[in-house]
Amino acid sequence: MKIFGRRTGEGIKQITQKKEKLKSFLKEKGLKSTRQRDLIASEFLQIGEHVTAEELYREISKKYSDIGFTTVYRTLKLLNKSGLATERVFADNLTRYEPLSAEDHHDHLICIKCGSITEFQDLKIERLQTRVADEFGFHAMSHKMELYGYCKKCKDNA
Amino acid sequence: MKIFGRRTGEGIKQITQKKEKLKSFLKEKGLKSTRQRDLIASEFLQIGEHVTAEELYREISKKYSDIGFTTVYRTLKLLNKSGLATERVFADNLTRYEPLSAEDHHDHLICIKCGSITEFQDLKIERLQTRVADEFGFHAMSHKMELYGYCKKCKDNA
DNA sequence: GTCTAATTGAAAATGAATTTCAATTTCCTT
DNA sequence: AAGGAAATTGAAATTCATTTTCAATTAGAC
Ligand SMILES: [Mn+2]
Ligand SMILES: [Mn+2]
Ligand SMILES: [Zn+2]
Ligand SMILES: [Zn+2]
Repeated sequence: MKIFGRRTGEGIKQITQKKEKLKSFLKEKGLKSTRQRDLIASEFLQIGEHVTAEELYREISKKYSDIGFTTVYRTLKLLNKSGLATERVFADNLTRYEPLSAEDHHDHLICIKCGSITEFQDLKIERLQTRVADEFGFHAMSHKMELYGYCKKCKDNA
Repeated sequence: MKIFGRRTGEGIKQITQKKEKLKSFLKEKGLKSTRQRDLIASEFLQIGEHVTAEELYREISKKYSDIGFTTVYRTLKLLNKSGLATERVFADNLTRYEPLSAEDHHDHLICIKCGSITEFQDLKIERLQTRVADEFGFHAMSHKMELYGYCKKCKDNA
C-alpha cells in the first residue's frame, strides 16, 4: 500500500505548472484568463486540502475582498472541468474540491470526531473492485471508497 | 464473494416480523403506532428497493391520498433509527432508504446510464479495508464503497 | 483603440431536507 | 368508556447549499 503523507500545499513549481495548464485549457476553450481566476487558482493550489467553495471564498476574501463567492464557486467548477481539481462529497454532504493530477487516484479515511481526512491508495483493493465488477458484467468507470471512524489522534485522546 | 440477486420485495413473513420489530421499538421509546406508520412501513418493505422519500411518497399517494410527504419522510427517519432501514446517498446526492437487517452489510454497483443498483459483498475487500485503517492507526466504524459504470445490460446495448 | 463575447458579483431562484404549528389522534389513567 | 396528556400529522414555512440570472465590467482578437 502506498501511503500518502499529510497533504502539504504543493511546491511553487508544481503550482506554476498547473496554472500554465489552466491557461492552456482556457485558451483552448475560448475562455479568458482573469485576475480572479488566477488568484483563486493560486490560493486553491496553495491550500491543497479538501475545501468547500465557501471555505476557499472566506480564505480569499481576507486578501481580496472584491472577489465574490460566485466567482470562487465557478472557478472551482472550471478547475474541475480542466482536470486540475476533483469534486468530492463526503458524509456531511458538502461539495469539496481538492487539487488533482491525472494520475493520483486515492481514497479517504475520514474522522467522524475531528473531521480530518487522510488519503490512501491500495492497489490490492482496486484490483478486487475490478474483479467484483467483472463478475457482474459491470464495466466500472470510477469508484468511491471512504472509511469513517476515529483517527489515531482522536482514538488516543478518548 | 457472496452475490446478491436482484432485490425482490421481501416475503410476507419477513415483513410481518419487521413490522413487529418496529412496534417494539415504538413502544420502547414511548412513541405511538399509527395507521400512517404502519402503511408506510408496509409499502417500504414491500418495495424493498433503494427509494427516496419522494418516490415512496408518490407510491403511497396512489393508494392513500391522505398521507402526507412529511409523514413519509419522518417515518423513513424512524425506520432508520429503529434499525430497519439504512440511509444511502449515491452520486446524485439524493437520500435513499433501503430495508436492512442487522447483518447484511453490502456495497453497491451503480449504473451511470440506467441508474440500476446492484448489491455485493466482498469479504476480502472488507478485510483489506480494515488493514488499511490499521496501518494508519485509524479505527474504522463504517465505510462506503460504490462502483460507478455501465451495468451488463447498458454495456451490451451500446 | 474598437468591438464582441466572456466574466463578474449581487441578488434571486432552486430544490431537497428539515422545522414549525395548529388540529387531530393515540393510548394511558381513571 | 371517558378524560386528558403527549405524540403525531400534514400543510406550509424555513433552511441551506448550490445554481442561475442579469446588468455592468473586462479580456483579448482584430
Ligand atoms: Mn483526497
Ligand atoms: Mn443496498
Ligand atoms: Zn480525528
Ligand atoms: Zn444500466
